[in-house]
Amino acid sequence: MNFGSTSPRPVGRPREFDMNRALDAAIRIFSEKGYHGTSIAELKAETGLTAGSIYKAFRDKRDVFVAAYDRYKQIRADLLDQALSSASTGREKIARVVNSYAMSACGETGRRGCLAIGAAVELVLSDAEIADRVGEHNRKLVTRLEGFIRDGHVDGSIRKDVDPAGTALALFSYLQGVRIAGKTGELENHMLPSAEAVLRILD
Amino acid sequence: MNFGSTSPRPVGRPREFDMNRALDAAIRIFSEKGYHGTSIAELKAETGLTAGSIYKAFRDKRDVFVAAYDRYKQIRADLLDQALSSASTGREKIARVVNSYAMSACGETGRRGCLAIGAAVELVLSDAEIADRVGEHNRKLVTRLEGFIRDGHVDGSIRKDVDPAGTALALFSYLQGVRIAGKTGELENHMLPSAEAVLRILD
DNA sequence: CCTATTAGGAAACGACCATTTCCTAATAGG
DNA sequence: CCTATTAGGAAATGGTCGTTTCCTAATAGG
Repeated sequence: MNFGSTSPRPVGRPREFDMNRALDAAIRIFSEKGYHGTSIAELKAETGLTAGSIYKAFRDKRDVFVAAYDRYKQIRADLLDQALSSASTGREKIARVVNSYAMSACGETGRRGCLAIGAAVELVLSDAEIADRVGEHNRKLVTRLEGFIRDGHVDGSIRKDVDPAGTALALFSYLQGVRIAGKTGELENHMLPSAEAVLRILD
Repeated sequence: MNFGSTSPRPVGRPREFDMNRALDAAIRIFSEKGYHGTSIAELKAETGLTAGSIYKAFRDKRDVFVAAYDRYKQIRADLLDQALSSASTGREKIARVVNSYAMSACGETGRRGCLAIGAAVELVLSDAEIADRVGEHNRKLVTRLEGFIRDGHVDGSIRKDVDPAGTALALFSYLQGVRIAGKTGELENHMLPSAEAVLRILD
């Protein structure tokens, strides 16, 4: 028995590939092609794995997607926390979030798009578990934005008559939408001005 | 020869199904399942057509999608024009657009999602022609919003220091994003307040 | 060194995919 | 009434899909 020790060594032949690298590859290909648009063959090509390795590590294609999705959310959350680290007022926090998303909507990252949005668009109606995941993450972000607004109410950086719930969802919608705007790239020059503009919501 | 007459009768056996009804069905199934997630079998079931009829009327699955997309855009444009018909000031026009999208993000329509957003997310990177279509439509809407802002500058309903380009893209992003928020349905109660809130951009 | 266990990898598998074929039905023109 | 033309529809087609099988390789424990 393993009495609480943190599994000092796994049994059997050790895994040769780096799981996070593989998931990063999966994030890339799923983001670009979508879930249904990505074949196992493409997954093999992008990750460098063989079917054997993939199906030893994951139950099925959906399981690969869920793992990639979870890692994606974690990476994005880390990025957001980093952007937020030096913000003090509620208004500043929201400005950081908004600018972070607007910048993610530019360049290659913008063109590739957001894996979470792809999951929402493609899978929410057909996969209840993924729908729960997406819904929970959305709710969390909205709640966080709402908290920042209330912070602003307290620290005086946001007017008291700004409705937290409605404004939080408005900001959330902007964040999602700017990633869609970034898919085509044509509007790229106006991304940062749009981030500037949307902050007027708080005035 | 047909000297400019508006094709008084087509040659051969007449089509038995209603093209617009069929495209409405295609819009439904493509919106729900996405392009790659929808099989011809599902298309047959939803439209009531057989493979023969489909492939007589369309070159391939992609061609069905493009036709459905075009009809979808036209339907949505009509709906928007209707919402705009009784608006006078620039601010009012924007309010109508924003509310129209927020309402579309609710209920079954909201859950089903926007076909244009689905196309953007799923196909823009892999299909240049669809990318052009989506990009052009996006640009058109942004330009229209920008025009409404300038209208507001003229009629006094929108402050002159509201930047038309940046604000137009911010509003456009909100419109797209609110449709994504509508996919999960949990945030439905706050859709209309969010529309109210985003209009603060214009103050 | 032997056994148990897990990973890597090529080939094979059945299922389903988009599309085509081939036949029949319905219309118009002559 | 015959021919040309197009639509409807069932069945068949080849290809690709996700997944499994089966074998070998690498590790740990005894």
